[in-house]
Amino acid sequence: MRLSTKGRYAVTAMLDLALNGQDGPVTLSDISENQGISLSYLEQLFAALRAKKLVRGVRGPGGGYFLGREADEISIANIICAVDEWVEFTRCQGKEDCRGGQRCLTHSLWDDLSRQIYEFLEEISLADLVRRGQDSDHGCHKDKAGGILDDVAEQAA
Amino acid sequence: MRLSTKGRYAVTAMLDLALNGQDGPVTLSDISENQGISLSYLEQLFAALRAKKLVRGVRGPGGGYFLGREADEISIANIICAVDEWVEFTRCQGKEDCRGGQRCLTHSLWDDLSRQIYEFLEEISLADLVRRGQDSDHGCHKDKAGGILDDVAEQAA
DNA sequence: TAATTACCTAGTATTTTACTAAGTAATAAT
DNA sequence: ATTATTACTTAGTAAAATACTAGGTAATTA
Repeated sequence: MRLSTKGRYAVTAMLDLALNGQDGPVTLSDISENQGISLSYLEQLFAALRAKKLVRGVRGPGGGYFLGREADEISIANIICAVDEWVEFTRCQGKEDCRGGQRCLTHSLWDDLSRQIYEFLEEISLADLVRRGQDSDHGCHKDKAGGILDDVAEQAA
Repeated sequence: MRLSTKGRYAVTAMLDLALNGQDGPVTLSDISENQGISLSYLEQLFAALRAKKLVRGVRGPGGGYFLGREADEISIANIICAVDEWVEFTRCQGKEDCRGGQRCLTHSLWDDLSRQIYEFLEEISLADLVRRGQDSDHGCHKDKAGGILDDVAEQAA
């Protein structure tokens, strides 16, 4: 698993899309302005998201992007994996001395942990996040007192 | 939260340390050889780990590194945060138009999710991982059939 | 005194990140 | 038809992060 700022941009953009895409498509210009992400960078990200069918583009005036499927059918893991490639298997497949060595053990332990994180993020959908944003008052300039996503955590357990 | 290959190196090295540090300190040369990580890079990582008291160094011949505290008192989140800096609060603190805008909402949703991931990794200790490595047979060249960390997942829930 | 280790600093090649620039292709409105 | 608007594509690039090499100093043991 890999969780970079790039993944954050993607999740943020998808969130914006989920929040504003109810009545008509959302343009990348809008998201760019809303979220402070450069238009061209968004285009790169959305090329990857489109390849994984997470979004659907409509050309021409009045066009923009829709979610590729329902918000509760899109997991955070889906989004992050779409832009982060996720080709990180450092499994020693016979190429190094493995039996008796520590290397393979630690690698496979890491891989297990990594999969665990993945499964955690797989259980959290875009719809879950949107739902929290609707009625919670985690305002901008507040020292919020946590707990907004608590039931997401339970759900992911 | 940020989860890069750098964090993986750190977790891997700490795992090696936990596995081999039972009877005497472990040298960075050993870890370097075991895990295929360059010595100097390890020194960088361990400088950060040392600053957070996650490891303790002993100089001179026969020296090396110990864990800074018990393996079950060191969480994966501790390790990753030590090397990854974790200064990623894109909270819009009054500097941008926030009220009514979507920007702050998505940012705070991301922050909540991020904290959720952190709390997940905080519940998994180095000792948890080591324990799984002892009696499980997730061997090197096997198509392992998952489930090794399942109870870790429950525990973290 | 010599060997061994941690510990420190500087430099660097590679990759990733995030962006600019400059287009082409499709569609809606005029 | 023409124009405007949007998605879509490609190439290039500055800045940062990654992972490493090189060359030290400081502490400790034999």
